Amino acid sequence: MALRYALLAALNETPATGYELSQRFRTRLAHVWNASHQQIYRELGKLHEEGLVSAETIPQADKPDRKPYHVTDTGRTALRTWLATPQPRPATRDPLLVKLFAGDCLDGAAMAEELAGLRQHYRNRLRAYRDIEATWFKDPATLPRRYRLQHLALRRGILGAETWLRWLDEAQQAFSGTDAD
Amino acid sequence: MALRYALLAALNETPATGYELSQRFRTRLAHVWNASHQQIYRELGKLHEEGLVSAETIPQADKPDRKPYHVTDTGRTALRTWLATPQPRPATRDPLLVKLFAGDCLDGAAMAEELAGLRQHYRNRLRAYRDIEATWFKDPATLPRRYRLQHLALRRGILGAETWLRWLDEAQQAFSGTDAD
DNA sequence: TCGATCATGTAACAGGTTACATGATTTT
DNA sequence: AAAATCATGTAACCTGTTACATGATCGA
Repeated sequence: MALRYALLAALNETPATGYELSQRFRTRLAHVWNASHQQIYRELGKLHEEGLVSAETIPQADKPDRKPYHVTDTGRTALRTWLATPQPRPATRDPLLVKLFAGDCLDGAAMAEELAGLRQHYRNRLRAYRDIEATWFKDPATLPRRYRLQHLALRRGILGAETWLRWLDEAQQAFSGTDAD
Repeated sequence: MALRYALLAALNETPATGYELSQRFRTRLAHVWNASHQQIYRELGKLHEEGLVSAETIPQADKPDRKPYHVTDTGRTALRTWLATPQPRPATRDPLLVKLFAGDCLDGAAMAEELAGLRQHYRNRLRAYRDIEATWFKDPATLPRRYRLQHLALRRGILGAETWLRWLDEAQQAFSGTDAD
């Protein structure tokens, strides 16, 4: 359900083609919602059928046609309605934690390697987020509301990554050395 | 993919019926992996077909039959193989953060209420986790490996909930007062 | 010339949710 | 007497993933 509203929100910010949207999801929205281009095109099709977005096909000489979408009034209303409805928290589903429940079947050395990879992963994310924060949200208090809200989402990404790193400090200690006991 | 290994891990710990498994997923595994009873029965069926688990039906006088499953050797091997394979991080998909991206369409008062609910939610979780920690993992260093690993998963739940509460401190400030600007 | 990126899709499948079904036992 | 919990499922649907398809342009 939420994908369609993520699309509406993104298009409400700026009209865009499917391709441009899929880029935004990969970059600016990566810490918010993930979606592949296939999913995006499919959902855009449905939104179009239902009249929540509309599109003009702009033919281009010697280039494939552009097909930018924008939100209709109906779409904006639907978005507002959804926004006002409290959403349940997403379910927790983490394969890494499943592994920790496997107990004696778990090989310590393999797990130690995986945790090292994880640390790298979250270190990279954290650096990327902090870069964005430093360049775009320098002085949050003076920002217009829109950007303050986006900053809040970014903050969530930052705190999340920091917490994973702190957890890794605990976890790697448990897997360090000779995997004793 | 991971659900089947969560089931194998749970059954490897202790054999159980579908019903008992769905209870464990709701309680002890809630911070690790969520699964409904429908999903569990379906997956158990597949695992049985593929010979990774086996079951005896135990008829009971004046009660519905019990059908406890346990992991076979094939199952245990499959579990070990999966455990040794690094898993990609799950994609981020949070409707709450989507809302923050909707910018000017977002109603501040409604959001403030939702955030208040969230705070309650994570406060409850945190208390529950800490209770479990205090009663079952009093002295982690002396615990056998199995339980140290489960403790690590619980720690992840605790740190996660604490972080949400800290984020809420930042977020609620932004939505407090008269939703100005 | 080869691979990457631009640009838009279709099709099949796997995983997860919602709704429905049934019947006994225990608690309020 | 009604509601919750025990206990086991089926069916339809929605969402997300993987694989495939096509063709142009641009930089190494």
